[in-house]
This record gives sequence, C-alpha cells and structure tokens, in this order.
Amino acid sequence: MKLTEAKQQFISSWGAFGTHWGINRTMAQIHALLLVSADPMTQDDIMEELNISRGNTNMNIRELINWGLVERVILSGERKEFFIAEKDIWKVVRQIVKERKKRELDPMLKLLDQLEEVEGDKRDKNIKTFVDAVSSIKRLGKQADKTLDMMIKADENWFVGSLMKFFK
Amino acid sequence: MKLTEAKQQFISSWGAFGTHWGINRTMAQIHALLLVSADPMTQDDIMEELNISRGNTNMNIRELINWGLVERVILSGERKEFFIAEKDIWKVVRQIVKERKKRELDPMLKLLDQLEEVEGDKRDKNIKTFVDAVSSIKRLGKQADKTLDMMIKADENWFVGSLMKFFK
DNA sequence: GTAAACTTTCAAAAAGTTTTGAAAATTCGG
DNA sequence: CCGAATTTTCAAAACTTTTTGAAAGTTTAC
Repeated sequence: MKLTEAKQQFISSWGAFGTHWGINRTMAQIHALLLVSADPMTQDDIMEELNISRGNTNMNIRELINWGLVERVILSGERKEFFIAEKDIWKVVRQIVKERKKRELDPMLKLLDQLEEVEGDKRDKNIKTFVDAVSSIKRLGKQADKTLDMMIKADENWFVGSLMKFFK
Repeated sequence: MKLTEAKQQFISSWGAFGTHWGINRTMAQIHALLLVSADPMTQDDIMEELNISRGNTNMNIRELINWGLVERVILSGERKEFFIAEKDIWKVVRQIVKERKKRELDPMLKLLDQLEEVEGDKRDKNIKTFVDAVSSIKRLGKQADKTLDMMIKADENWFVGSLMKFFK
C-alpha cells in the first residue's frame, strides 16, 4: 500500500472510530491527519487535504485545542498559524480520559448521591430495588473514578508493563 | 425526593449519559427503567411509562436483548412477553465492554496491522512519522485488548478489590 | 493608519439519526 | 384452523448534529 492511500485509510477509519466515541467525524479526522503528518500544518492545508470548509476546520481545530490534543505553533518568518498533534499516544489517551471523566462521570456520581436518598421505607420492594440499583452503580462508578484517576497520573509503563505482569 | 421523581431523574440522566457513549437515548432509558423496576414489564408498560411509540419500544428492546442486557421472560398464565434487565451492574459493564471491543477495537487492530506495512523507505520522514504513529497506536491497542479481555473474564472483586490494593 | 492576510462567527442548509404509527406478520388458545 | 392478541417491520416525519460559506472581526507589516 502506498503512503497516500494508507494515510487516507487511517484518517477515514479514525473518523469512523471517533463517531462511536462521541467525537465528531471531522474532529477525529483532523486529529488523525495531524497525528500522521511529519510537519505542522496550516488551516488551509487541513481544509484542502480533508476537503472541508473553512468554518468547519476552524471550529474543530479549536475543539481539539480545548481537549488538549492539538497545539498552535508559530513558525518564525510565517504569518499563518500552524498546528501539530500530540504524538505521544498515551498522553492522548490520558487527556481524553481526563476530559470525559470530568464531563460525564463526575456529574453522574453527584446525581447518584442524591438519588440514593430517596424517601420511604426501604422494606418496600420498589424502593429497595431502586436504592439497590443506584447504590451498586455508585459503587462501581466510584471505583472507576479512582482507577481512572490513577491511570491519568500513571505513565505508559504502568499500563503496558506492570499491570500485565501482575495479572498474567 | 419521592420514588417516582427519583426514578424519572435516573431514567432521564441515564438516557443522556448513554448518548455520550454511542447508545441511543431510548435504549438507555428502557434499560434504566428496567434496572430500577422491581417486577418484569411488558412492552406496553414500557411504552406507557416512557411515552414512546410501539415501534420504537420494540426496536430498542430487541437491541438491548442483542447486547445481552435485557431478557425476555414468559410468566405462566400470561399471553404477553415480559422483560427484565440484568441487575448485576458489573455483568452489565462486562457485557458492554465485550460487545464494543468486538465491534470497534478488534476491527481497528486489524486495520492497523495492514497500515503498518506501507511501502517505501522507512528513512523518509513522512513514512517514518506515519509508521511510528500507527505502530504506537497498535501497541496501545493490543494492550487495551488484553486488559479488556482480562476484565471480561474477571469478577467484580478483581476490579473493586485486588487491583486497588496493589496500586494503593 | 490602513490594507492585506488571516481567523472566527453564525444563520441557514445538508446530512445523519431517531421516532412514529399503521400495516403486515406471527403466535396462541380454543 | 380461526381470529384475537401480540409482535415486528419500515417508510415517512421529526428531530439532532454537522457542515457550509459569506460576512465580520482581528492581527500584522509596512
């Protein structure tokens, strides 16, 4: 397979993959493109390579910057802004986990705390079922929270190395 | 908070949560409703409780059954089918991980294998950047694959117990 | 100061996804 | 088998999300 074709395949699959993970296609594609590109790219480069509009490109680059996955760089002697992706994929994963935890898991845990305190006799079958379900989700959620925090702090060797040896 | 209100809150939040994870709102809501309900429910019960159409209910119940999260039960003396959700939340998580791994991670790893074999001189900067990116994603993906396999086989105590003690 | 280069915004259009509901198919008791 | 009860299907409608592109805003070199 030729490089150009391989790049295209990668970009398009990464885009499709992203949509299953709550990241929109364009955002994932821009990220993919920058990931596999040797040099920093301008907004116009990206627009042209992916055949997308200026507005779309701009919005999604900014979103990637918000997520901490892409950086703006200024090349001396150039007027335009250039962009590069974080190439350490482990950092990328940690960054995504961190953001999603903050946006999704944390609020959910807060809600579960409130719901656990439903009024009524815990011997009532309906109340018991509800409280049991909420409690067990909360327990697992809290655990996931801790595990993810650890993962966010850890380096790649933790994940690829020790964990595996321990459980082998 | 009253039980009815708490249930509604739970259902609606679970629905919103689900949409961030590639599960559609209705599917997540039906699952939530069954999770916190003491007794098996019919399709009509669900339709009425969530105010959704017959077709929508039917499709999403079937999808939940496909995912292994909901079961059809026949109550003797009743003509209608009843549905219940798996209440062991750890089993639910494992089931979801298993399905998504099969649908998403496995095909991605397969693709990465192919892309790594791009033609050309590895000393070419563009080829090197591409291959490096693909290889490191593959490495992490393979590791995630193993870890998830382990998680699928393990019981809840692995997750909530030993893992944590080891890394405390 | 100003004009060219460049970036950002946002309303409207397009694309994608979910929901509806009525009709078709299936199941089951008698 | 029959027919009532129940489940399933699917085309069209409603809704949601993404994309476009032109206009407005900002920056910079001179």
